[in-house]
Amino acid sequence: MGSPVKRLSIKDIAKTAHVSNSTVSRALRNSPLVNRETGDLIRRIAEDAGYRPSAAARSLVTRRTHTIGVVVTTISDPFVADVVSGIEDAAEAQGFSVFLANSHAEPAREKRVVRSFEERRVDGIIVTSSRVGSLHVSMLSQMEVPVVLLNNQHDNEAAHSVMIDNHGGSFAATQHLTGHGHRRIGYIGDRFGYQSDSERLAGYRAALEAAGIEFDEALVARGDGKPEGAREALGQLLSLARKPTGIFCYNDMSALGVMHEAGKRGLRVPEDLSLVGFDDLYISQYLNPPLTTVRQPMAGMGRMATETLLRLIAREPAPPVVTVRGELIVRESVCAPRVVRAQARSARAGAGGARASARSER
Amino acid sequence: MGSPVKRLSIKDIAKTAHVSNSTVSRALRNSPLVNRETGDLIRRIAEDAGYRPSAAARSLVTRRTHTIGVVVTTISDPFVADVVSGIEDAAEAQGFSVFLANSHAEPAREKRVVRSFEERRVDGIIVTSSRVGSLHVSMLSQMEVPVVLLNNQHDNEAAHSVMIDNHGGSFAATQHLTGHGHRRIGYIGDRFGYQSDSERLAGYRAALEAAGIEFDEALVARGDGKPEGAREALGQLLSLARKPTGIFCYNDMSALGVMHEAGKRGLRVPEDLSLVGFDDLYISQYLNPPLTTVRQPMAGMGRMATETLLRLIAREPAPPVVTVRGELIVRESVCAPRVVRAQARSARAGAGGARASARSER
DNA sequence: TAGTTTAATGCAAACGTTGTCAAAAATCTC
DNA sequence: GAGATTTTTGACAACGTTTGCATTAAACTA
Repeated sequence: MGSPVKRLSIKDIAKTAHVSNSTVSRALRNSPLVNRETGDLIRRIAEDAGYRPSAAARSLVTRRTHTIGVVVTTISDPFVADVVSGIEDAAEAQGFSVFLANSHAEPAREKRVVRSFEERRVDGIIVTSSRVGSLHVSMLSQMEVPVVLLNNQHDNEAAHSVMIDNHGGSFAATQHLTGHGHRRIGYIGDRFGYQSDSERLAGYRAALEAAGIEFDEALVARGDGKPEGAREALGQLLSLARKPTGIFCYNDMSALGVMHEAGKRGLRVPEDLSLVGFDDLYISQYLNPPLTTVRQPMAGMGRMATETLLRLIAREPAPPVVTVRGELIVRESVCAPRVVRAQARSARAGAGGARASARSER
Repeated sequence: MGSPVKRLSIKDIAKTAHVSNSTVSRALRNSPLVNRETGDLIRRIAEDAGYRPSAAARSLVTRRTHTIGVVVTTISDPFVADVVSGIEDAAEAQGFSVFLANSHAEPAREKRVVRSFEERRVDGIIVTSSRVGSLHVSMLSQMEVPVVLLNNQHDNEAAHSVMIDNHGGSFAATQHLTGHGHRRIGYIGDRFGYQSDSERLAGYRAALEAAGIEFDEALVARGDGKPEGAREALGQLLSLARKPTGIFCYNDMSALGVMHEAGKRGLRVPEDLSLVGFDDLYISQYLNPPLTTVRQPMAGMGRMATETLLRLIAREPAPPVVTVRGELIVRESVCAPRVVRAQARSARAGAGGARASARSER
């Protein structure tokens, strides 16, 4: 009760310390220009009074807000959430605060968000996994603040960016499948034709080619990057005369949908259907079976994006595009296809017949 | 190229419109005090010039930043991410921007976050699922801005809050289990002794009692709210002489861990072990089997929290605590325990012998 | 037509900082 | 012990808005 209703200003501190505003200002930022003792006194007074300098007033004169704007399509996507977590950590560590805005991929909302960021004079902007193309780019380039794109879905020469190595990642994922003897491998992509989708598709095709497997258009189905779309896509793939024995999914969420649908149809993963995802979401390790997938260091990428951005803000040089390699995390959603297993079994039976019969004797 | 390096101020607009700053200021905020035509002209000029008023300058005089601070332990938690999504949507809709800060439950970090919010003069603060008790509360109550707590883990008379009805939700969840004939029901909670944990435990006990089942301390195990802790907790429960046939988990993440561990041990859900969770995360519907759980309307709760906060900011009355009821979402992770199924089968065999034999005849 | 409203505009003082410049005080030099 | 430095401080003008008050112009009244 009786809580001080009036915020203190620098003048209040100056008055009780019997010095001028300037001295207080300097003292609080530990300027060497102020006498040690006076400085200590001032700081003590300010601390005791619970004084907090006004960021607004400060940034009005310094023309820096120590603020970054982060635009995401939706924070409800676990991938995005992890990225944002990394961004916030890195920003906070350097004294920057982050404004978070969902665009929900709605142009109108995006426009409002950008306007808001402009009015708030953010020092820089990070855009994550934007689906919007020209809109963003043109609006963003109007602004005179640095922008960094994270896994953006459209080429953009203007802005700096950090991206996952889609091609390499999906190559490794697909190769993992071919390495287990799969020859009919499906790809469940994203129907919106994003850059990451086409790059992953390309990596898939390259791996197929490397294994001497001919690409079959019928084996690529389009989901929506979410479980629901992937379920439909799986249905499509399973209606084929020659069904795939393994599937590489655009992302883990799709793989989740596939697992679910496969279970519903009485298909067992990996015995009946091998599966590889992309992202390595936190939950992927806890699925039944644990999902083999390509890990994207999401928080790390968020941190990298922040670091480039902060560098740009400080007018230091920064790499225009940093590509991070995904890592194949082998778990239990892949095994050799049934035919291959059968062959192996009979081969073993032939070669090690004695052992086999010995065992069956007891 | 040739991008205007200098931000325009209201004066620039005033100059080209041949009016004073005041008139521009008024015109841009559609004040009725300015002549219609002049207003239109000014607005057109401002629009063409791409003028953006400085939020900092404005809030310096209005003493409102139209900004809210959101503190979460970590945005990587899907529950939290959904809540934040709701918060952001509701805030954006009213022209407020949100500062997001992870505390990672570290006192030092929390302290920095609160300080940052103070300096930025946020108009209000939302704290989600805070684990920290006295620290937050005392620091927050120092601030003269309104605070609303969402699913906070400690009682707090000072702040407004929106909470899930933990007792009712877990009562329903447990009752669902007893309704299927389960008598030995485990509870996997959270080892940190949060309020939500004890309330859910209480709901569980109440449902047990309502079903005439004696509470057995040995059947409550403590996880950590994450899959890993739940796996250990399950191990503990399964080492009991009289194992539970069903388990109610503190949250879906714990249920995920239990499902995973159960699978590893060759236990099938729900045939060998029924499972009910709490939260209804997005992924829960896609698990194998789809998880029966208590739904928390996470985004909705975020929106409610924002609405109360905005009301408080506007100095309008707001309910000090809004409790939202969880909804039991029945999916496929629960069935009758083996013994009950066996009884049912023999009962049916006895009562409907004719029908049964008739069917077996054909 | 003069007097009175009413409608539009402008002036200037905030808001709370920072930073330049000048002044004052303390400390060196020789 | 008087200049020359070096520290340390203070005054004051920004920064870009909003807003109370005064002023001017226009439109009514009687």
